Amino acid sequence: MIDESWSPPEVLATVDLVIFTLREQKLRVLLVERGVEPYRGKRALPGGFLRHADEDILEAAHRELREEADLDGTRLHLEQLGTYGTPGRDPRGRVISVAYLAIVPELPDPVAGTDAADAGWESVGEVLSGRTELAFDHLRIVTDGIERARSKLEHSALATAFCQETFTIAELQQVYEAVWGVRLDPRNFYRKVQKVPGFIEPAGQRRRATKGRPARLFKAGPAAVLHPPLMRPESIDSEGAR
Amino acid sequence: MIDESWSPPEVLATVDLVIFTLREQKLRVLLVERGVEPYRGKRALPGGFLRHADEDILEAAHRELREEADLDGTRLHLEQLGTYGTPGRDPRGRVISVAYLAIVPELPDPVAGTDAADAGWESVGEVLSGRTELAFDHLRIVTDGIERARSKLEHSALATAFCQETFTIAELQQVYEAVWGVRLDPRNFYRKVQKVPGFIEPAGQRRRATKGRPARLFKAGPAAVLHPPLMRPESIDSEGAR
DNA sequence: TGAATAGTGTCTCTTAGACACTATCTG
DNA sequence: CAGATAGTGTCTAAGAGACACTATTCA
Repeated sequence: MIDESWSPPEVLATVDLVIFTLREQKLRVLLVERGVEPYRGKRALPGGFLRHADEDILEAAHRELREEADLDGTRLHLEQLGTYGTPGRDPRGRVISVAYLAIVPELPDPVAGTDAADAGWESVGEVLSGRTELAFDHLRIVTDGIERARSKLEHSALATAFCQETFTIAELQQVYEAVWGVRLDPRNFYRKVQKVPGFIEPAGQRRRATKGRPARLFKAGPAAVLHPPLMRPESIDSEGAR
Repeated sequence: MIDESWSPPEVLATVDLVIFTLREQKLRVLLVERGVEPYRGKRALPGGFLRHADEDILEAAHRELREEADLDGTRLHLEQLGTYGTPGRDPRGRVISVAYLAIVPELPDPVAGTDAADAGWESVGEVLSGRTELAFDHLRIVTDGIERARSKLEHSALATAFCQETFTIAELQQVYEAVWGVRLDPRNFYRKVQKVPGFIEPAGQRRRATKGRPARLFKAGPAAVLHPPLMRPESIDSEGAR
Protein backbone atom coordinates (compact mmCIF):
# COMPACT_ATOMS: atom_id res chain seq x y z
CA MET A 1 0.00 0.00 0.00
CA ILE A 2 2.84 2.38 0.71
CA ASP A 3 5.21 3.18 -2.06
CA GLU A 4 8.68 1.89 -1.26
CA SER A 5 10.33 5.03 -2.54
CA TRP A 6 8.04 7.25 -0.50
CA SER A 7 9.63 9.47 2.09
CA PRO A 8 7.89 11.70 4.57
CA PRO A 9 7.47 15.40 3.74
CA GLU A 10 9.61 17.94 5.50
CA VAL A 11 8.03 20.90 7.20
CA LEU A 12 9.14 24.09 8.92
CA ALA A 13 8.59 24.49 12.63
CA THR A 14 7.93 27.73 14.45
CA VAL A 15 7.20 28.70 18.00
CA ASP A 16 4.66 31.40 18.82
CA LEU A 17 4.14 32.99 22.18
CA VAL A 18 0.98 34.24 23.78
CA ILE A 19 2.36 36.37 26.59
CA PHE A 20 -0.23 37.77 28.94
CA THR A 21 0.19 40.37 31.61
CA LEU A 22 -1.90 42.87 33.53
CA ARG A 23 -1.60 46.60 32.89
CA GLU A 24 -4.07 49.17 34.12
CA GLN A 25 -6.41 46.46 35.36
CA LYS A 26 -6.63 45.03 31.89
CA LEU A 27 -5.52 41.72 30.48
CA ARG A 28 -2.98 42.45 27.77
CA VAL A 29 -1.07 40.43 25.24
CA LEU A 30 2.33 41.18 23.80
CA LEU A 31 2.24 41.91 20.07
CA VAL A 32 5.01 42.83 17.68
CA GLU A 33 4.79 44.63 14.40
CA ARG A 34 6.12 42.46 11.64
CA GLY A 35 9.12 43.99 9.88
CA VAL A 36 9.28 41.53 7.02
CA GLU A 37 6.95 39.78 4.63
CA PRO A 38 4.56 38.12 4.85
CA TYR A 39 2.11 40.34 6.70
CA ARG A 40 4.71 43.11 6.95
CA GLY A 41 3.44 45.90 9.14
CA LYS A 42 0.74 43.73 10.72
CA ARG A 43 0.59 42.90 14.38
CA ALA A 44 1.54 39.37 15.30
CA LEU A 45 2.50 37.20 18.19
CA PRO A 46 6.19 37.10 19.00
CA GLY A 47 7.82 33.93 17.75
CA GLY A 48 9.90 32.49 15.02
CA PHE A 49 11.47 29.46 13.44
CA LEU A 50 13.56 26.96 15.30
CA ARG A 51 17.15 28.16 15.15
CA HIS A 52 18.71 24.86 14.28
CA ALA A 53 17.69 21.25 13.93
CA ASP A 54 18.71 20.38 17.47
CA GLU A 55 16.83 23.10 19.31
CA ASP A 56 14.16 21.83 21.67
CA ILE A 57 10.77 23.45 21.19
CA LEU A 58 10.40 24.52 24.79
CA GLU A 59 13.94 25.86 24.66
CA ALA A 60 13.02 27.85 21.56
CA ALA A 61 10.05 29.31 23.41
CA HIS A 62 12.35 30.46 26.18
CA ARG A 63 14.73 31.94 23.66
CA GLU A 64 11.99 33.91 21.94
CA LEU A 65 10.84 35.11 25.32
CA ARG A 66 14.30 36.43 25.98
CA GLU A 67 14.80 37.94 22.56
CA GLU A 68 11.42 39.50 21.99
CA ALA A 69 10.32 40.38 25.48
CA ASP A 70 13.62 40.47 27.33
CA LEU A 71 12.19 38.06 29.88
CA ASP A 72 14.09 35.36 31.67
CA GLY A 73 12.73 32.11 32.93
CA THR A 74 12.48 32.97 36.58
CA ARG A 75 9.14 33.86 38.11
CA LEU A 76 7.30 33.07 34.94
CA HIS A 77 4.77 30.57 33.77
CA LEU A 78 5.29 28.86 30.40
CA GLU A 79 3.21 26.02 29.06
CA GLN A 80 2.33 24.54 25.73
CA LEU A 81 -0.95 25.80 24.37
CA GLY A 82 -1.42 23.89 21.15
CA THR A 83 -0.10 23.29 17.69
CA TYR A 84 -1.39 24.97 14.58
CA GLY A 85 -0.52 23.40 11.29
CA THR A 86 -3.27 23.97 8.77
CA PRO A 87 -1.79 23.95 5.26
CA GLY A 88 -1.76 27.46 3.85
CA ARG A 89 -1.64 29.24 7.19
CA ASP A 90 1.76 30.59 6.23
CA PRO A 91 2.50 31.57 2.61
CA ARG A 92 6.17 30.69 3.03
CA GLY A 93 5.41 26.99 2.93
CA ARG A 94 4.21 24.23 5.16
CA VAL A 95 4.75 25.66 8.60
CA ILE A 96 3.72 24.00 11.81
CA SER A 97 3.64 26.30 14.78
CA VAL A 98 3.73 25.24 18.41
CA ALA A 99 2.11 27.93 20.53
CA TYR A 100 3.09 28.55 24.14
CA LEU A 101 1.23 30.42 26.82
CA ALA A 102 3.32 32.64 29.05
CA ILE A 103 2.19 34.69 32.02
CA VAL A 104 4.32 37.48 33.39
CA PRO A 105 3.89 40.08 36.12
CA GLU A 106 3.49 43.71 35.24
CA LEU A 107 6.76 44.94 33.80
CA PRO A 108 8.60 48.17 34.48
CA ASP A 109 8.63 49.32 30.85
CA PRO A 110 6.72 48.50 27.66
CA VAL A 111 9.42 46.11 26.47
CA ALA A 112 11.93 46.97 23.80
CA GLY A 113 12.53 43.82 21.85
CA THR A 114 15.61 43.30 19.79
CA ASP A 115 14.02 41.63 16.81
CA ALA A 116 10.63 43.15 16.42
CA ALA A 117 10.12 46.46 14.72
CA ASP A 118 7.78 47.50 17.46
CA ALA A 119 6.35 45.71 20.42
CA GLY A 120 3.58 46.61 22.79
CA TRP A 121 1.02 45.35 25.22
CA GLU A 122 -2.34 45.32 23.52
CA SER A 123 -5.56 44.94 25.44
CA VAL A 124 -7.16 41.59 24.65
CA GLY A 125 -10.47 43.38 24.32
CA GLU A 126 -9.08 45.22 21.31
CA VAL A 127 -7.92 41.99 19.78
CA LEU A 128 -11.06 39.99 20.40
CA SER A 129 -13.28 42.75 19.08
CA GLY A 130 -11.31 42.74 15.85
CA ARG A 131 -10.19 46.34 16.19
CA THR A 132 -6.61 45.07 16.19
CA GLU A 133 -6.04 42.71 13.32
CA LEU A 134 -3.47 39.96 13.59
CA ALA A 135 -1.31 38.18 11.06
CA PHE A 136 -1.64 34.48 10.21
CA ASP A 137 -4.07 32.58 12.41
CA HIS A 138 -2.84 34.43 15.46
CA LEU A 139 -6.30 35.61 16.45
CA ARG A 140 -7.29 32.03 16.87
CA ILE A 141 -4.21 31.31 18.93
CA VAL A 142 -4.84 34.28 21.20
CA THR A 143 -8.45 33.20 21.64
CA ASP A 144 -7.35 29.74 22.65
CA GLY A 145 -4.83 31.27 25.02
CA ILE A 146 -7.45 33.37 26.75
CA GLU A 147 -9.73 30.42 27.25
CA ARG A 148 -6.84 28.41 28.62
CA ALA A 149 -5.87 31.15 31.03
CA ARG A 150 -9.44 31.58 32.23
CA SER A 151 -9.80 27.92 32.84
CA LYS A 152 -6.46 27.54 34.56
CA LEU A 153 -7.22 30.31 37.03
CA GLU A 154 -9.91 28.06 38.41
CA HIS A 155 -7.83 25.02 39.06
CA SER A 156 -4.24 26.16 39.34
CA ALA A 157 -2.20 28.78 41.09
CA LEU A 158 -1.61 30.50 37.75
CA ALA A 159 -2.95 33.82 39.01
CA THR A 160 0.12 34.39 41.16
CA ALA A 161 2.25 34.41 38.01
CA PHE A 162 0.57 37.71 37.10
CA CYS A 163 1.72 39.24 40.38
CA GLN A 164 5.00 40.49 41.74
CA GLU A 165 6.99 38.46 44.24
CA THR A 166 4.71 39.70 46.98
CA PHE A 167 1.20 40.95 46.52
CA THR A 168 -1.96 41.84 48.35
CA ILE A 169 -5.14 39.87 48.14
CA ALA A 170 -6.80 42.80 46.42
CA GLU A 171 -4.16 42.60 43.69
CA LEU A 172 -4.77 38.91 43.29
CA GLN A 173 -8.45 39.63 42.99
CA GLN A 174 -7.77 42.11 40.21
CA VAL A 175 -6.10 39.31 38.28
CA TYR A 176 -9.19 37.18 38.50
CA GLU A 177 -11.45 40.05 37.62
CA ALA A 178 -9.41 41.10 34.61
CA VAL A 179 -8.98 37.63 33.15
CA TRP A 180 -12.48 36.44 33.83
CA GLY A 181 -14.06 39.78 33.07
CA VAL A 182 -16.25 39.78 36.15
CA ARG A 183 -16.59 41.59 39.47
CA LEU A 184 -16.03 39.64 42.65
CA ASP A 185 -16.95 40.39 46.23
CA PRO A 186 -13.70 41.38 47.94
CA ARG A 187 -14.77 40.04 51.32
CA ASN A 188 -15.70 36.60 50.13
CA PHE A 189 -12.70 36.46 47.84
CA TYR A 190 -10.48 37.38 50.73
CA ARG A 191 -11.35 34.29 52.74
CA LYS A 192 -11.82 31.96 49.80
CA VAL A 193 -8.26 32.26 48.56
CA GLN A 194 -6.84 31.93 52.04
CA LYS A 195 -8.81 28.75 52.60
CA VAL A 196 -7.16 26.98 49.68
CA PRO A 197 -4.20 25.12 51.18
CA GLY A 198 -0.86 26.11 49.72
CA PHE A 199 -2.18 28.77 47.36
CA ILE A 200 -0.77 31.85 49.07
CA GLU A 201 1.35 32.39 52.16
CA PRO A 202 1.83 35.42 54.38
CA ALA A 203 4.95 37.35 53.52
CA GLY A 204 5.24 39.61 56.56
CA GLN A 205 4.94 43.36 56.13
CA ARG A 206 2.05 45.47 55.11
CA ARG A 207 1.79 47.66 52.11
CA ARG A 208 0.74 51.29 52.24
CA ALA A 209 -1.94 52.18 49.81
CA THR A 210 -2.77 55.69 48.70
CA LYS A 211 -5.78 55.50 50.90
CA GLY A 212 -7.21 53.24 53.51
CA ARG A 213 -5.77 50.59 55.74
CA PRO A 214 -2.54 48.97 54.52
CA ALA A 215 -3.00 45.40 53.33
CA ARG A 216 -1.11 42.31 54.34
CA LEU A 217 1.39 40.97 51.85
CA PHE A 218 1.44 37.43 50.55
CA LYS A 219 3.60 35.33 48.29
CA ALA A 220 2.86 32.30 46.14
CA GLY A 221 2.56 29.07 48.09
CA PRO A 222 3.77 25.59 47.14
CA ALA A 223 0.50 24.33 45.67
CA ALA A 224 0.27 24.04 41.90
CA VAL A 225 -3.33 22.89 41.86
CA LEU A 226 -6.16 24.39 43.83
CA HIS A 227 -8.27 22.25 46.17
CA PRO A 228 -10.98 23.31 46.22
CA PRO A 229 -10.98 25.22 42.92
CA LEU A 230 -12.04 28.83 42.59
CA MET A 231 -14.91 28.59 40.19
CA ARG A 232 -15.84 31.58 38.06
CA PRO A 233 -19.40 32.71 38.54
CA GLU A 234 -21.63 31.28 35.84
CA SER A 235 -22.51 33.98 33.40
CA ILE A 236 -26.13 33.78 32.33
CA ASP A 237 -25.34 33.14 28.68
CA SER A 238 -22.70 30.42 28.93
CA GLU A 239 -25.14 27.90 30.31
CA GLY A 240 -24.39 24.27 29.48
CA ALA A 241 -27.46 24.10 27.25
CA ARG A 242 -31.15 23.84 27.55
CA MET B 1 22.32 39.41 14.42
CA ILE B 2 20.89 36.82 12.12
CA ASP B 3 23.04 35.48 9.33
CA GLU B 4 21.62 36.57 6.00
CA SER B 5 22.21 33.15 4.48
CA TRP B 6 20.53 31.38 7.36
CA SER B 7 17.47 29.32 6.60
CA PRO B 8 15.23 27.53 9.04
CA PRO B 9 15.80 23.82 9.70
CA GLU B 10 13.39 21.30 8.25
CA VAL B 11 11.82 18.70 10.45
CA LEU B 12 9.62 15.64 10.09
CA ALA B 13 6.11 15.69 11.43
CA THR B 14 4.18 12.75 12.81
CA VAL B 15 0.81 12.23 14.37
CA ASP B 16 0.33 9.88 17.31
CA LEU B 17 -2.98 8.72 18.67
CA VAL B 18 -3.96 7.93 22.20
CA ILE B 19 -7.20 6.02 21.68
CA PHE B 20 -9.04 5.12 24.84
CA THR B 21 -11.97 2.81 25.27
CA LEU B 22 -13.59 0.73 27.98
CA ARG B 23 -13.40 -3.06 27.95
CA GLU B 24 -14.26 -5.26 30.89
CA GLN B 25 -14.72 -2.25 33.13
CA LYS B 26 -11.17 -1.17 32.47
CA LEU B 27 -9.74 1.84 30.72
CA ARG B 28 -7.73 0.60 27.79
CA VAL B 29 -5.50 2.17 25.18
CA LEU B 30 -4.90 0.96 21.65
CA LEU B 31 -1.32 -0.17 21.05
CA VAL B 32 0.31 -1.59 17.97
CA GLU B 33 3.41 -3.72 17.70
CA ARG B 34 5.99 -2.00 15.61
CA GLY B 35 6.92 -3.93 12.49
CA VAL B 36 9.89 -1.82 11.49
CA GLU B 37 12.89 -0.17 13.05
CA PRO B 38 13.34 1.71 15.24
CA TYR B 39 11.87 -0.06 18.25
CA ARG B 40 10.83 -3.01 16.07
CA GLY B 41 8.71 -5.43 18.07
CA LYS B 42 7.96 -2.89 20.78
CA ARG B 43 4.52 -1.64 21.59
CA ALA B 44 3.71 1.87 20.47
CA LEU B 45 0.87 4.25 19.91
CA PRO B 46 -0.70 4.12 16.47
CA GLY B 47 0.47 6.97 14.30
CA GLY B 48 2.81 7.94 11.53
CA PHE B 49 4.26 10.61 9.34
CA LEU B 50 2.23 13.09 7.42
CA ARG B 51 1.48 11.60 4.02
CA HIS B 52 2.29 14.63 1.98
CA ALA B 53 3.17 18.25 2.50
CA ASP B 54 -0.42 19.41 2.16
CA GLU B 55 -2.04 17.09 4.63
CA ASP B 56 -3.63 18.83 7.59
CA ILE B 57 -2.59 17.48 10.96
CA LEU B 58 -6.12 16.84 12.17
CA GLU B 59 -6.88 15.19 8.88
CA ALA B 60 -3.84 12.98 9.33
CA ALA B 61 -5.12 11.99 12.75
CA HIS B 62 -8.42 10.95 11.22
CA ARG B 63 -6.61 9.00 8.55
CA GLU B 64 -4.52 7.10 11.08
CA LEU B 65 -7.66 6.39 13.03
CA ARG B 66 -9.17 4.84 9.94
CA GLU B 67 -6.08 2.94 8.91
CA GLU B 68 -4.93 1.62 12.24
CA ALA B 69 -8.16 1.23 14.12
CA ASP B 70 -10.71 1.05 11.32
CA LEU B 71 -12.66 3.84 12.96
CA ASP B 72 -14.57 6.53 11.19
CA GLY B 73 -15.21 10.01 12.42
CA THR B 74 -18.78 9.61 13.52
CA ARG B 75 -19.62 9.17 17.17
CA LEU B 76 -16.07 9.77 18.23
CA HIS B 77 -14.16 12.33 20.17
CA LEU B 78 -10.86 13.60 18.79
CA GLU B 79 -8.83 16.45 20.22
CA GLN B 80 -5.28 17.63 20.24
CA LEU B 81 -3.35 16.51 23.28
CA GLY B 82 0.05 18.09 22.87
CA THR B 83 3.18 18.20 20.79
CA TYR B 84 6.31 16.31 21.60
CA GLY B 85 9.48 17.41 19.90
CA THR B 86 12.47 16.83 22.11
CA PRO B 87 15.55 16.34 19.94
CA GLY B 88 16.61 12.71 20.01
CA ARG B 89 13.19 11.30 20.78
CA ASP B 90 13.28 9.55 17.43
CA PRO B 91 16.53 8.12 16.05
CA ARG B 92 15.40 8.74 12.49
CA GLY B 93 16.00 12.44 12.79
CA ARG B 94 14.32 15.54 14.09
CA VAL B 95 10.75 14.43 14.47
CA ILE B 96 7.99 16.52 15.95
CA SER B 97 4.93 14.57 16.89
CA VAL B 98 1.48 16.00 17.44
CA ALA B 99 -0.49 13.73 19.75
CA TYR B 100 -4.25 13.42 19.61
CA LEU B 101 -6.62 12.03 22.17
CA ALA B 102 -9.45 9.90 20.85
CA ILE B 103 -12.28 8.30 22.78
CA VAL B 104 -14.32 5.50 21.28
CA PRO B 105 -17.12 3.27 22.56
CA GLU B 106 -16.51 -0.39 23.17
CA LEU B 107 -15.94 -2.02 19.82
CA PRO B 108 -17.29 -5.32 18.54
CA ASP B 109 -13.87 -6.83 17.83
CA PRO B 110 -10.28 -6.24 18.94
CA VAL B 111 -9.48 -4.21 15.81
CA ALA B 112 -7.49 -5.54 12.92
CA GLY B 113 -5.42 -2.70 11.59
CA THR B 114 -4.00 -2.73 8.12
CA ASP B 115 -0.61 -1.26 8.88
CA ALA B 116 0.33 -2.52 12.27
CA ALA B 117 1.79 -5.95 12.77
CA ASP B 118 -0.47 -6.45 15.73
CA ALA B 119 -2.90 -4.25 17.54
CA GLY B 120 -4.67 -4.63 20.82
CA TRP B 121 -6.37 -2.90 23.69
CA GLU B 122 -3.98 -2.77 26.60
CA SER B 123 -5.12 -1.89 30.08
CA VAL B 124 -3.70 1.46 31.09
CA GLY B 125 -2.82 -0.03 34.44
CA GLU B 126 -0.37 -2.32 32.67
CA VAL B 127 1.16 0.61 30.87
CA LEU B 128 1.42 2.94 33.83
CA SER B 129 2.93 0.26 36.02
CA GLY B 130 5.66 -0.26 33.44
CA ARG B 131 4.75 -3.90 32.81
CA THR B 132 4.09 -2.96 29.19
CA GLU B 133 6.97 -0.98 27.79
CA LEU B 134 6.40 1.53 25.05
CA ALA B 135 8.54 2.83 22.23
CA PHE B 136 9.79 6.43 21.96
CA ASP B 137 8.34 8.78 24.59
CA HIS B 138 4.93 7.19 24.22
CA LEU B 139 4.62 6.42 27.91
CA ARG B 140 4.75 10.10 28.57
CA ILE B 141 2.13 10.76 25.92
CA VAL B 142 -0.20 8.12 27.34
CA THR B 143 0.26 9.55 30.82
CA ASP B 144 -0.66 13.00 29.58
CA GLY B 145 -3.64 11.51 27.79
CA ILE B 146 -4.96 9.87 30.92
CA GLU B 147 -4.68 13.03 32.92
CA ARG B 148 -6.45 14.93 30.17
CA ALA B 149 -9.25 12.39 30.03
CA ARG B 150 -9.68 12.41 33.80
CA SER B 151 -9.86 16.14 33.88
CA LYS B 152 -12.23 16.39 30.94
CA LEU B 153 -14.71 14.02 32.50
CA GLU B 154 -15.26 16.64 35.15
CA HIS B 155 -16.06 19.54 32.91
CA SER B 156 -17.22 18.11 29.62
CA ALA B 157 -19.61 15.52 28.29
CA LEU B 158 -16.64 13.40 27.21
CA ALA B 159 -17.90 10.37 29.14
CA THR B 160 -20.70 9.78 26.67
CA ALA B 161 -18.09 9.22 23.94
CA PHE B 162 -17.14 6.01 25.75
CA CYS B 163 -20.71 4.76 25.48
CA GLN B 164 -22.87 3.39 22.72
CA GLU B 165 -25.53 5.49 21.07
CA THR B 166 -27.82 4.78 23.99
CA PHE B 167 -26.72 3.78 27.45
CA THR B 168 -27.91 3.41 31.00
CA ILE B 169 -26.82 5.62 33.84
CA ALA B 170 -25.05 2.67 35.40
CA GLU B 171 -22.97 2.32 32.25
CA LEU B 172 -22.11 5.99 32.35
CA GLN B 173 -21.09 5.57 35.95
CA GLN B 174 -18.75 2.74 34.99
CA VAL B 175 -16.99 5.14 32.65
CA TYR B 176 -16.33 7.55 35.47
CA GLU B 177 -15.24 4.80 37.80
CA ALA B 178 -12.86 3.25 35.31
CA VAL B 179 -11.23 6.48 34.21
CA TRP B 180 -11.00 8.06 37.63
CA GLY B 181 -10.23 4.80 39.37
CA VAL B 182 -12.74 5.36 42.14
CA ARG B 183 -16.06 3.95 43.37
CA LEU B 184 -19.09 6.20 43.25
CA ASP B 185 -22.44 5.93 44.98
CA PRO B 186 -24.93 4.86 42.27
CA ARG B 187 -27.84 6.67 43.88
CA ASN B 188 -26.17 10.02 44.16
CA PHE B 189 -24.57 9.62 40.75
CA TYR B 190 -27.96 8.85 39.29
CA ARG B 191 -29.44 12.17 40.20
CA LYS B 192 -26.29 14.21 39.80
CA VAL B 193 -25.88 13.45 36.11
CA GLN B 194 -29.53 14.06 35.43
CA LYS B 195 -29.36 17.42 37.10
CA VAL B 196 -26.73 18.72 34.69
CA PRO B 197 -28.66 20.46 31.91
CA GLY B 198 -28.04 19.02 28.48
CA PHE B 199 -25.72 16.25 29.57
CA ILE B 200 -27.98 13.27 28.89
CA GLU B 201 -31.48 12.89 27.53
CA PRO B 202 -34.00 10.10 27.86
CA ALA B 203 -34.03 7.82 24.85
CA GLY B 204 -37.23 5.89 25.43
CA GLN B 205 -37.08 2.17 26.04
CA ARG B 206 -35.68 0.20 28.89
CA ARG B 207 -32.91 -2.28 28.77
CA ARG B 208 -33.16 -5.77 30.22
CA ALA B 209 -30.31 -6.71 32.42
CA THR B 210 -29.38 -10.21 33.37
CA LYS B 211 -30.82 -9.52 36.74
CA GLY B 212 -32.83 -6.84 38.42
CA ARG B 213 -35.03 -4.09 37.17
CA PRO B 214 -34.42 -2.89 33.61
CA ALA B 215 -32.83 0.52 33.41
CA ARG B 216 -33.94 3.55 31.46
CA LEU B 217 -31.95 4.35 28.37
CA PHE B 218 -30.37 7.71 27.66
CA LYS B 219 -28.47 9.33 24.88
CA ALA B 220 -25.93 12.15 24.82
CA GLY B 221 -27.46 15.60 25.16
CA PRO B 222 -26.49 18.81 23.37
CA ALA B 223 -24.24 20.18 26.11
CA ALA B 224 -20.49 20.10 25.53
CA VAL B 225 -19.56 21.53 28.89
CA LEU B 226 -20.99 20.54 32.24
CA HIS B 227 -22.62 23.09 34.52
CA PRO B 228 -22.19 22.30 37.29
CA PRO B 229 -19.16 20.04 36.81
CA LEU B 230 -18.94 16.52 38.16
CA MET B 231 -15.94 16.73 40.42
CA ARG B 232 -13.95 13.64 41.22
CA PRO B 233 -13.75 12.90 44.91
CA GLU B 234 -10.53 14.22 46.38
CA SER B 235 -8.20 11.33 47.01
CA ILE B 236 -6.36 11.71 50.27
CA ASP B 237 -2.93 11.89 48.67
CA SER B 238 -3.53 14.39 45.89
CA GLU B 239 -4.09 17.24 48.29
CA GLY B 240 -3.08 20.63 46.99
CA ALA B 241 -0.29 20.87 49.55
CA ARG B 242 0.12 21.51 53.19
C1' DT C 1 -40.67 -15.97 47.36
C1' DG C 2 -35.72 -13.81 47.38
C1' DA C 3 -31.94 -11.78 45.08
C1' DA C 4 -30.53 -8.24 42.39
C1' DT C 5 -30.53 -3.90 40.17
C1' DA C 6 -33.19 0.70 39.33
C1' DG C 7 -34.77 4.64 41.22
C1' DT C 8 -36.63 8.07 45.24
C1' DG C 9 -36.72 10.49 49.75
C1' DT C 10 -34.56 12.64 53.20
C1' DC C 11 -31.11 13.97 56.59
C1' DT C 12 -26.79 16.28 57.74
C1' DC C 13 -22.88 18.87 56.94
C1' DT C 14 -20.34 21.94 54.25
C1' DT C 15 -20.04 25.65 51.29
C1' DA C 16 -20.99 29.94 48.34
C1' DG C 17 -22.65 34.31 48.32
C1' DA C 18 -24.91 38.41 50.45
C1' DC C 19 -23.97 41.84 53.30
C1' DA C 20 -23.61 44.15 58.21
C1' DC C 21 -20.02 45.29 60.81
C1' DT C 22 -15.30 46.30 62.83
C1' DA C 23 -10.31 47.83 62.10
C1' DT C 24 -6.75 50.88 60.56
C1' DC C 25 -4.89 53.87 57.63
C1' DT C 26 -4.63 59.21 55.19
C1' DG C 27 -5.77 63.92 55.07
C1' DC D 1 -13.38 64.00 62.03
C1' DA D 2 -14.70 61.76 57.07
C1' DG D 3 -13.49 58.74 53.61
C1' DA D 4 -11.37 54.82 52.00
C1' DT D 5 -9.67 50.29 51.99
C1' DA D 6 -8.67 45.89 54.90
C1' DG D 7 -10.49 42.35 57.29
C1' DT D 8 -14.31 39.59 60.31
C1' DG D 9 -18.94 37.66 61.60
C1' DT D 10 -23.03 35.73 60.44
C1' DC D 11 -27.14 34.42 57.99
C1' DT D 12 -29.33 31.76 54.30
C1' DA D 13 -29.89 28.86 50.58
C1' DA D 14 -28.08 25.34 47.78
C1' DG D 15 -25.29 21.34 47.05
C1' DA D 16 -22.66 16.89 48.26
C1' DG D 17 -22.58 12.66 50.30
C1' DA D 18 -24.63 8.99 53.40
C1' DC D 19 -27.97 5.85 53.45
C1' DA D 20 -32.99 4.05 54.37
C1' DC D 21 -36.41 2.98 51.52
C1' DT D 22 -39.51 1.78 47.43
C1' DA D 23 -40.00 -0.29 42.59
C1' DT D 24 -39.51 -3.76 39.16
C1' DT D 25 -37.52 -7.39 37.13
C1' DC D 26 -35.77 -12.73 36.84
C1' DA D 27 -35.43 -17.33 38.62
